[in-house]
Amino acid sequence: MDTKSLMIHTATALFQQKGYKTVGLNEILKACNVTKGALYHHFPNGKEELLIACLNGLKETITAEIETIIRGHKSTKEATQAILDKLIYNLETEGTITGYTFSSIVSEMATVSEPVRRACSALYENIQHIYAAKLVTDGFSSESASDLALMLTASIEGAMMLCLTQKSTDPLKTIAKRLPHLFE
Amino acid sequence: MDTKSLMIHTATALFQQKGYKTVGLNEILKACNVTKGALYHHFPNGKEELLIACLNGLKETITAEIETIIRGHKSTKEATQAILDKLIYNLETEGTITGYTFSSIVSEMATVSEPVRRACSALYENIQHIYAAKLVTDGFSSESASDLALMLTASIEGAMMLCLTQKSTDPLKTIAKRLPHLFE
DNA sequence: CCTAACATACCAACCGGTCTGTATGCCATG
DNA sequence: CATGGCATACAGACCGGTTGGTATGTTAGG
Repeated sequence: MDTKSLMIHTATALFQQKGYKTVGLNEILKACNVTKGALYHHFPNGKEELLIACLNGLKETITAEIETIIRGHKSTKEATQAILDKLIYNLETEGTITGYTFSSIVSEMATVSEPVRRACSALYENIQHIYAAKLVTDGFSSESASDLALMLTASIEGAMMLCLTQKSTDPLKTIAKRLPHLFE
Repeated sequence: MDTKSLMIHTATALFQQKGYKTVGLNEILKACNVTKGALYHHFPNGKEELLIACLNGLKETITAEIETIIRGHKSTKEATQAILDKLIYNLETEGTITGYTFSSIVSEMATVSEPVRRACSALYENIQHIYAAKLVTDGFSSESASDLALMLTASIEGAMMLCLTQKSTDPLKTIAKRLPHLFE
């Protein structure tokens, strides 16, 4: 992998796990064996530019993954279960957040940096758009489809946060039990 | 107000708005016109001890507020609407998070500090317990009551995060439209 | 030989935390 | 009732370490 992608890849993981401020440049640099010169060569505006690059990268990844899962199931209901299963699996094996969530970044940066806020917003919008599209093919009106899509993202993201505090995957499992009722 | 309470009060607001790492001790100190000596007199273990004091204070406040709202409405359905209304009102008037949410702290600290994680966990547990109790009086079984309580906290917390990224109260409003369906 | 891609030494600013100093109030004793 | 002693509640200078960021040097490929 080229240096730039390597940096984005490593930084993304660290940011998701520990948040933006908590992770120092030196920590990122050491983790991927790259020097400061290289970082500032590829990201002249430093740490925040790297973060935005991470968020954009995340957008590609998440969009792709969710889309393939969704395409592989006949209705949003089944697809949601599959997505939650994957989230739970990731959390149980890796022990940290790896997947479709980046709450740590949102909550500490949204009020502080406008460019970062916009990048996060675009990401969420994307996810909701995918859900909404599938819900429309399920037969929902476009209005209730986008409402439900928001409801989905919100509860998943919230459950993720509860999992973090409880050090358990139970919240996601509970959500998995209750979300299907939304589609009836 | 005495110095200690003043510090907790000020720090709570700052932590909720900007997160833990983002807010420096000097910023807090300046905001409430208190010196470092005073801080380390009341909180010998420094910043993290202050944060935990904030979370415990938040627990009292949130518990009390939610409980009075819940007591003032006949079912969980109505109470939830009232709570969301208040959340929306706060967000619109203050422009920042003030209320029942502390996602910023959770997501950046849960994986880093065990005492902080426990404090956050206790807080969420408390909230869910209040919801669940009301749901039981509504006629739900204790199992589905606690499931629904989790669902409530998760989706509200998630919607809050979406509000933050969108700089809008729409996500909370959408949630308000959809949550009632859960109770049927 | 020139430019992209680094490497490395360095920097000021800031961080959380500690240190010593001091004003003030209480309280027991002579 | 004055006084010494001691604890509480600060104030503010100071500290080492780390932060993000920069400036300059080196190297390899076209």
